[in-house]
Amino acid sequence: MPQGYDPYAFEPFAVTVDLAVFTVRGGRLHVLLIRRGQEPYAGAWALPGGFLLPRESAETAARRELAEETGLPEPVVAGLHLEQLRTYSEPDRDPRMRVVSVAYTALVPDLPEPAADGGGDAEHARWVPLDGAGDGAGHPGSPGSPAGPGPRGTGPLAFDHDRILADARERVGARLEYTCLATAFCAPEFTLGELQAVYETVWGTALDRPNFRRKVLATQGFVAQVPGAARLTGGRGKPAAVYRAGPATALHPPLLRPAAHQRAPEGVREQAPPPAATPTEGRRG
Amino acid sequence: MPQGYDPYAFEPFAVTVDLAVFTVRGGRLHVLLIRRGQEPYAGAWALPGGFLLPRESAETAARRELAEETGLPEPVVAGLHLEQLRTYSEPDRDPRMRVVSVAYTALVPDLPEPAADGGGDAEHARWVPLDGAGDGAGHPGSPGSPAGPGPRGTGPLAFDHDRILADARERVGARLEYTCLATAFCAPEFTLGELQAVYETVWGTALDRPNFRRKVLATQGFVAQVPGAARLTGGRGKPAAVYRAGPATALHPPLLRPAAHQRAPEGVREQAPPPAATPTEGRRG
DNA sequence: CAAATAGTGTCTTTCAGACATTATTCA
DNA sequence: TGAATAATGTCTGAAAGACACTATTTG
Repeated sequence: MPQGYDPYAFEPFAVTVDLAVFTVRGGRLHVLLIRRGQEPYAGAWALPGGFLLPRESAETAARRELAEETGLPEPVVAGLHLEQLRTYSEPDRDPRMRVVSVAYTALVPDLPEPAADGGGDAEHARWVPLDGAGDGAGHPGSPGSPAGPGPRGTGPLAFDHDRILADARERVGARLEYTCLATAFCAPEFTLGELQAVYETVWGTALDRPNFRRKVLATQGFVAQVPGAARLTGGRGKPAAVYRAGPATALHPPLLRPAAHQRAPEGVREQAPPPAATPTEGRRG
Repeated sequence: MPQGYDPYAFEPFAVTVDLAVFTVRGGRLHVLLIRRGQEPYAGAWALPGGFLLPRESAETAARRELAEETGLPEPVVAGLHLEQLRTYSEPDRDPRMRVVSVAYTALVPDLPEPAADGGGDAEHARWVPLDGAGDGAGHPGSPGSPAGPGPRGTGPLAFDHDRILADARERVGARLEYTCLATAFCAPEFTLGELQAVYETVWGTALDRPNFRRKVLATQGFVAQVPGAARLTGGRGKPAAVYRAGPATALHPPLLRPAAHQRAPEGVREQAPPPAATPTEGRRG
């Protein structure tokens, strides 16, 4: 806080927001990335973000950026889960000037495809899958990536975004343990199997279905069943009951990850087979 | 992140750090505050803090401020627990100009008295007790304070510091559940009774001693006994064994607060109405 | 001795993990 | 029918809460 100093005696800072936007899609955790068109880091992938406008708070700016990058209508974006992660302020994190960035984490359901994908501009947002490892335990169904830091096949991200992404990912995993916000990854109506898949995907571990059910249903206000509704999930099998997110926000007691979770000091990856050095998922070029 | 904009086309921001420094003293949680000497908020109490120097990260600045305000020697400050809380960036949080502040939480043992207390300058740091309430349950041994927001008898803090302090306090309580850092409130050597008192003071609830012991000792690496050492704590009674903090940082499984604790996940503000009292506590003017 | 504090033992309830079993749908 | 998925029930062991009891010190 200013207290007797002349603020203008100090170097001015640029203040930005960076967004780590996650979704669960096809049994993999994805993050929204943009391709940089200019130096520095031209051609590299980066987290979406941008400057604060003169009378904007960081949260307002983050939500504005989120709307721009996802192409979703304003009211939808207003309901998305957005949470401040932390602020990155190392002096040389941007080679051009002093930039302090407030990072946010957003959790969104599996959207069709970001609107930016259709455009042809240099900076368009794309969902990029993250490798299954990265949170300690091995993934049940999907192989990891041989790539170094960052998502599959993107190479290192621009600036310190690999670090931000790693922090965000760790945070998301931890938040699932103590809060109800796994539902933020789901559509408004979802089945317990889908909710369980969110946990399994983010944590990279398989969960026992009966026990998961028991735990979720025992937590008051976590989910509320939609009466009469049922959905056939895998083409076969018994249709699943449909639920909506309840009013609760915290999980008491928490739903802890199975294995004792040792925060790995970055760079812990697992073997695996995936080819593809460049992201091939979206249909545009 | 800057990506194709001209940074100088945007308004410059001032960037500061604010510190919520806590200690446990005499069965009460205390926070380090300074008295403001100038407008705005002249005469009001505020969290210590200051501007980032041109080539300083926020963490470096926070540690520098911490050293300045506590008057502790550099190597001691280097070992103190310091953790980023979050960033506050509302456009009008400082009436003079646009100031974005990165808030930090620090936990320190019961130091003799901040060096700044001896000085006669307008801004000197003081330990101010917080009222027993504020985290839900009632305090066991100490009476609550009639004051509204903020610490006892200080009146509302300057700027948005009441909000920052409330967020910091909530964070500290939560961190005790999932991490080992209750030891940060203790001297290098401490007894389990002292460690338990930290939990009881921060949470405002009484804990069962045998169960607390069992839990702490069962957590690998939380504490390590100092062989042969013993300390008489209350003038009477059996001398207590002496422990040091162990290498562990996380608590698996967590040590949860007894009462169901309603947590609001970030972004939920509660700004309370200020009852306006003038600071009457300390001995200085 | 009583008072005060530290430390141990044990009982009971609750809850998480494991897993067997039934139910419902499609091919 | 069998495969696939959802849902229920049950057993067991670990951990939490409650609390009785022992140990060691001062006055």
